[in-house]
Amino acid sequence: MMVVSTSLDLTMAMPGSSASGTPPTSELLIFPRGFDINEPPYEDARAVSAEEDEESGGGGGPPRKKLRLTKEQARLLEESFKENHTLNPKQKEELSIKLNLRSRQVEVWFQNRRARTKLKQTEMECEYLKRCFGSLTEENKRLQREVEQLRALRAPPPTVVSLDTRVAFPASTLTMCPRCERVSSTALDDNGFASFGHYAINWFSNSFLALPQLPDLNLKAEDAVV
DNA sequence: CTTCTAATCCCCC
DNA sequence: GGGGGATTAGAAG
Repeated sequence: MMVVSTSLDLTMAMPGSSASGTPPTSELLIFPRGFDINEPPYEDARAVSAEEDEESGGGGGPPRKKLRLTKEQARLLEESFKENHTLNPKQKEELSIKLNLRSRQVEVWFQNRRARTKLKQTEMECEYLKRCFGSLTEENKRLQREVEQLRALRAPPPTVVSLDTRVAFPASTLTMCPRCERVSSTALDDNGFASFGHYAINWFSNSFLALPQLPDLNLKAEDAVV
């Protein structure tokens, strides 16, 4: 059935659509709800759907108005989409003729298909990143516990003994020579002391010296040697 | 001007 | 309520 149609590119906007698309009341009275003036210039895709879709029954009465594409149309569109996610104008035209749809419908179908594919991918990516975050958080906790355990092995902390006063105090307070204000090279003397000349660092245990440098995942300001 | 994306509407199941 | 066809605005080329 050929539909007598003008090629007016007008749309019967639905009530409640975006501001610019809200139609005057008269239009609502003239056209039934669901009417789209952008019908194909050839056969109505919806009528075609009703004819081709065997599930629609094909009984008596007027064919039910249907927005859905037919299974065959959807299948061919999917097939085409698999090959290419975008269409050039020629492909679009060919496909629209093949499917008996307006090229605009084909175009819109591809646009929506791309958008929804991307949405799905984004959702999957989001789930994946959530799982990564969870496992990395666990790993971080585990490593922090490990760091704490290794730090505990350091106790008592290394001390520095003043050769002048013989007073011992924590090494962390003495990374710099208070007299000459130079950082120690930690060269050990005969007694196993790192010497500033007048100060010596007592590196209590060989096991401490053997400790590898640990990555400090949560280095705090107070941990930093000033 | 054409085509695309993003946002949104809204019919239909 | 969700899927999916359609519209709109605005960006990009």
